[in-house]
Amino acid sequence: MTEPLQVQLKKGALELCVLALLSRQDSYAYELASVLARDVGMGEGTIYPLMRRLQLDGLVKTYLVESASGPSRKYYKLTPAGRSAFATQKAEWLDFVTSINRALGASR
Amino acid sequence: MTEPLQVQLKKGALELCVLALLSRQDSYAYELASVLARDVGMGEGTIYPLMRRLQLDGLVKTYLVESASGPSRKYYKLTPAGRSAFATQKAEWLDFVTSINRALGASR
DNA sequence: GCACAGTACCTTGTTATACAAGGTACTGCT
DNA sequence: AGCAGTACCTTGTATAACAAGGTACTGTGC
Repeated sequence: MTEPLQVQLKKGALELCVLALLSRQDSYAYELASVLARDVGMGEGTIYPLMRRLQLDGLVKTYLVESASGPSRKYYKLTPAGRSAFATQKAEWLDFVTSINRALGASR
Repeated sequence: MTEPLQVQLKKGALELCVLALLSRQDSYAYELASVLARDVGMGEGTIYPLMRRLQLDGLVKTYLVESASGPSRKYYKLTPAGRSAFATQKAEWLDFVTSINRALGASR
């Protein structure tokens, strides 16, 4: 059970994290979920609706890769629109954090 | 009309901002709304449900002050629980920002 | 061959917060 | 009297995170 405040804070930020991870390397949902569960405490079931949204928004495209074991994996790759969205959202995130920190009276 | 991403990012963060402002000085809702509209782009109508929540949660208490002009103003003051919540939420915010920035591969 | 754990995928209803529309009411100015 | 600014407030909508519940495959141990 994650903290109520953490759940709210993550809204909007998880998409940015996914775009960041995919900007470095293509990945499949389960792997993304594991990384984000570890790094930012995201619930593992959260990834599938999120990836579906990104796909519907045209920010990612998918392809299948045979797995050494188990079923084939559904990989995600950023589209040009996805790369653009990543740049835009990153700038908005940095602006946002700066605004909130200033409101908190913190200079970090 | 504020950006969709900005709306999501603000979830959870506005309460923290209010607690921060009130930790410095008591204030009334309209004034808080003006400050937060300017500093973090919060919609002005957002403040009243937010202050109501804080009051119901026991984080603030209210008192009326005569205005030099116009109706009397409803001032808000942090309770001990409010001060505690502020400290806790600030720590959680800083942790959160650090986690997200690390996931973004940013070192700020 | 069966049971189990791990991997990998997915949908859906619930929850909580920001928004903004719509509203009341007072004062000072024109 | 009308208007703008100040100051208050409620409520329904929109959105994203959650997590419960589910399917299915492989490898391992018994």
